[in-house]
Amino acid sequence: MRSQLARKPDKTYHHGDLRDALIKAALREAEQGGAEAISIKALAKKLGVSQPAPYRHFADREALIAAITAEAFRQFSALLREAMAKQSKQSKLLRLALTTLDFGLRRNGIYRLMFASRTVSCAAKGSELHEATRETFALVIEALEAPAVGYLRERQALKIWAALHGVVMLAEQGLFTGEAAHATREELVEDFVNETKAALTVAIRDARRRTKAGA
Amino acid sequence: MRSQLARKPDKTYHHGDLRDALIKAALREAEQGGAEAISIKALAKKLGVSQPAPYRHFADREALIAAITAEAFRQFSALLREAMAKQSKQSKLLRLALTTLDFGLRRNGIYRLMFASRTVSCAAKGSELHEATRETFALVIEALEAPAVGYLRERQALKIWAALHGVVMLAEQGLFTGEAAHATREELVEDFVNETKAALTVAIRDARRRTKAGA
DNA sequence: TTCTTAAGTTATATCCTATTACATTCGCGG
DNA sequence: CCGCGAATGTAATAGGATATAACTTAAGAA
Repeated sequence: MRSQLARKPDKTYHHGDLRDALIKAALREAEQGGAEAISIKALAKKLGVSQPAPYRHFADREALIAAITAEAFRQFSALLREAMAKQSKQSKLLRLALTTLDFGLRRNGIYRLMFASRTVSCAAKGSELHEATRETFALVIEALEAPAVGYLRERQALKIWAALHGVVMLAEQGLFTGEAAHATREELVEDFVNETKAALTVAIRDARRRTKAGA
Repeated sequence: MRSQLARKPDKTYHHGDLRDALIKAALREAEQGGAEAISIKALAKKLGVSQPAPYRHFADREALIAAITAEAFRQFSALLREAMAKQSKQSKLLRLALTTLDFGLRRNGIYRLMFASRTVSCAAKGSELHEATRETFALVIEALEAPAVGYLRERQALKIWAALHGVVMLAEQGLFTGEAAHATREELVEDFVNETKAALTVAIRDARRRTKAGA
């Protein structure tokens, strides 16, 4: 009944690493069904501990959800970093974009937890979650591979980031399937990426021109 | 205790219009907290009926949520139509865009129900909900005020629609607040709208040129 | 008027969260 | 090596939510 990976033989009173096991198991549950799919009781049973045991590690259900959301952000960030580090003909930005799309669709339950839940929008200003969203956004800025000229980068990062999330959302709604599929998800993502690059190039050139003229 | 708008004096055994009252009340509950904020039991109490009474009108909680989501789509569509019909200096597309942004932020719980929930992404192909998303999308195409040339309109509609949803999402995440607010939500929306118009104009002109050349 | 049926009620089963009080193990200082 | 405190787990239980079953009331048609 106990986790196959449990450190102790089998009949230990203490689980060994219940907190971590809970997060992993809860993430698996949330993968498809989102937060609603997470049941403390069911998780405890699956991990072979008594039903109230999880409460030793998380104050309540919300706390567990917050923890797995934070973990999800770590995994997502790692994926993005990996994609950006990889050598490829594609630009960093495109790799980041396609990775985001893939993550958003393949792990949609978790994706919703991260980007479309009350948990994250209600996160306090300095909280772990709030910081995680900022860090992820910093990766987007990095992927632009553009110099900092005013807030041009930040603005373009906001735009491409918004567009990507929107594509995931519409894809999940089924607006790209059936007879109404007038474009693929990947096509739109590439469009947005190309427009972002073009806009950045133009904007930065103009900004420099103005600076020179003013000097 | 009963609804102030109940048809019958006060002590009627039958509520009069429980189904409708449930939908209205549930929508109010979901306004902020989304689907999780909806409790059949609490609604029944608030409307002055017994706890199982709602089950006469909805098979289960999911059915009630589906019903209020459909109602939300109707309200949203009405808002969009109203905004588009209104005389204004702004373009139809911009009015639709700003109305969407406003709705997405002010009624975010309902917005999530409509665009970021499992309920809608799991809706069957011919279901009321699925149709509602299509109808709403048709309004976006209409707002473009562009002739049908191939699938150019549809493609641009997908792009602006995705972008708008993304802006709502990021706004809700707090990416436009605090010291990191390098652009306002409305600015980005206007940007996207202008880019859409420009792209449409160019694409349609080019398509016609090609047609002429081919003829 | 009666009879059918829609709509509401009470009672109850089941599931889940969460708390309280108690038990076991780990690890560390003496 | 012992023993003690902190961490971690268990059993028992309260409370709230969904959902079903069996019974009751009211409204409208035959």
